[in-house]
Amino acid sequence: MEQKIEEFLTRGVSEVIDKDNLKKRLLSGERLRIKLGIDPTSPNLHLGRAVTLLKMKDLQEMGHQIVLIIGDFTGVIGDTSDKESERPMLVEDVVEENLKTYAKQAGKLLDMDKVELHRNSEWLGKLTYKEITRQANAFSVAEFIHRENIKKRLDEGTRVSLREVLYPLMQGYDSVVLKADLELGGTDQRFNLLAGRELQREYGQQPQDVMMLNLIEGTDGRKMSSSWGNTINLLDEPNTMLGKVMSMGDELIVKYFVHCTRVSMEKVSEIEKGMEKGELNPRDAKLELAEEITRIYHGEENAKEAREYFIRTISKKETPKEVAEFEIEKSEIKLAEFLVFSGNASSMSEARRKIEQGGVSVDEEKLLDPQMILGKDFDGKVFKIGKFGFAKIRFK
RNA sequence: GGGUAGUUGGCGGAGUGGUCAAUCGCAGCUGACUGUAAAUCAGCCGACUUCGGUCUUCGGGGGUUCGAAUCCCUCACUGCCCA
Repeated sequence: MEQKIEEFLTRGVSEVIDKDNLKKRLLSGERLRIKLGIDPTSPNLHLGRAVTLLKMKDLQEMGHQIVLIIGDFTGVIGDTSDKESERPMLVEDVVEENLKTYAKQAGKLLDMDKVELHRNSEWLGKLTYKEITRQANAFSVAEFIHRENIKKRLDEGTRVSLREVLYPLMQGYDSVVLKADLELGGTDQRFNLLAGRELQREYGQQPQDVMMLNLIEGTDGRKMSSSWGNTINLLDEPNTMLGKVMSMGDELIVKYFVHCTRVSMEKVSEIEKGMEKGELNPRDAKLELAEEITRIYHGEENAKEAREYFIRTISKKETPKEVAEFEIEKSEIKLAEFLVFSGNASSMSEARRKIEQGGVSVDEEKLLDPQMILGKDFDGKVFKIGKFGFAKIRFK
């Protein structure tokens, strides 16, 4: 048990405050209340969030109480950058919708029956100015503007709204209401997490411990973020999920093993050494990683299938067993039109480009003329389009 | 309240009367190569096209001009500085 806790306290962890206290409490057998806040602005949870969720899962398995907060209030207030936001009422609907999908996604890792679920509008919406002032008094302006990301923005001359300054108060007050013992979050959440401690003190509670987890890079090596479009989403289909993992740089393999799986640390360091010595092909390590990650969200069988699909179709460049069929109403169709029709090109221009660049082939033979007319003699043929597109044509 | 700068393609960011469908970087796409949907290299990267061209884009609207992302007016939004 002690060893397990030690791993829990270090694996993927950037910093714990206060570590000694947390360790003591975890060992004591006490049932802790673990808080995790989720911002409902985007409907998809990605693997970056899963780093934290996996930690929650560990805690849940150790018997602690998970308290999930949907930040619907903060969500409705909205992001300053989000100028075109719908009216609050509408946003509330969206939040409602997102909330459901969140529960579903979190359920892939957590036993939701045992999770306490809240929305922070339950209490934040009722706060009075008087109360907010009391909270705001717990912090100084200097503290705020010296936060790394705020300071950076101020230096760059980008706008920082007063509302943003209030954010940590809201998040911190959540901890007060829920009497959190431990809160988890990314390293970027440092200030907000610590605000919880500050406010709990202000309200006469024992301050929560705080665990900060490393942020992971997305498929392109930059920080994983919805706005970059480099995320691996928990709801991605098995083939997509496995493929996205395969498409990331080799240097992320170990980090992902550590943060996004629960493959034992011994095994992870074996893999790391194997790659360093050149005994283990990074491709194989990555494939194993990809399968493991896919397994977590889609189960053993789907993960295996996705792996096989990858090997067959991508590595060996074979045509997959099952190819989506597209039925043509007319007796013939232009090649470029077929690409658009089958969803393999978003416009005729793009279709032409793909064809002219040699991206389309049938029976190993490249088709280079976008104007080419496909007639009934192509009935049942499988087109390979680009790196991983396949489409079978059918005529009525 | 005063001053000042700005609003460009998915993002960042050039361009300041024609040669601008708009340099470049990122992301994306295609190909080559490869131990990988990694890396590297090359090309592409608004839409439509009978491949000759055509059409719609540079915050919104109006105007000047043979011609505007570039000049003028106006509206909207935003940054920064001073108070």
